[in-house]
Amino acid sequence: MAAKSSTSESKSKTTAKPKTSENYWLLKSEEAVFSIQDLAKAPKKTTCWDGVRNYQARNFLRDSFKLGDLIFYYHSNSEPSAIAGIAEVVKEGYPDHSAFDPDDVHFDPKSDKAKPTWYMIDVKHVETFKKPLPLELLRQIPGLSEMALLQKGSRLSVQPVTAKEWKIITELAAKQ
DNA sequence: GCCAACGTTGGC
DNA sequence: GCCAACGTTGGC
Repeated sequence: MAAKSSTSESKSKTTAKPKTSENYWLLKSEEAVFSIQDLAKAPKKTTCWDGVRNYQARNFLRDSFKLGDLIFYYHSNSEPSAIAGIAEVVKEGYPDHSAFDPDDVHFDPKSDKAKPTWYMIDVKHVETFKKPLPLELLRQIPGLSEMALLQKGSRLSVQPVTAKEWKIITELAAKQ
């Protein structure tokens, strides 16, 4: 995904929610646009993930991201492109207001406030890896050959990650 | 509903 | 900056 702009609106509630299942995800952001360092510096270390304008990604954000789900924060279009750390879901899918703002780069005149086309979530910084894990490194790990991020032509900015992939990558990050 | 044209993503 | 891969749009 590309341009993040605004900061969070979420009221952080610290009530522990029972977790039925924990999902894992990967979100892409261009390092130059909104990096994991930017997220760590944001108020409450939280931002709303606005600007996603792809239906498949929208469906994930609206329907499948659950409180407490963990997210790999991926720097796309970067030197090098890499998984830079971890964030978590602190607010589940809600309408993306940037679609209603004519001055926003992500304005979408076709999105109706009564029936919004686009959704976003709030994410909070959890951890910045000491060393980011570049694509080139990830490609060398046999257990990751099926990972969505590594598939040819994969452009989706919101991707599910399997528990197995999550384990491999977090262990790799711990070793760095 | 097909598909060409166009726009975007993102690795290299 | 190039360009392959993909998504969207709109004419028919």
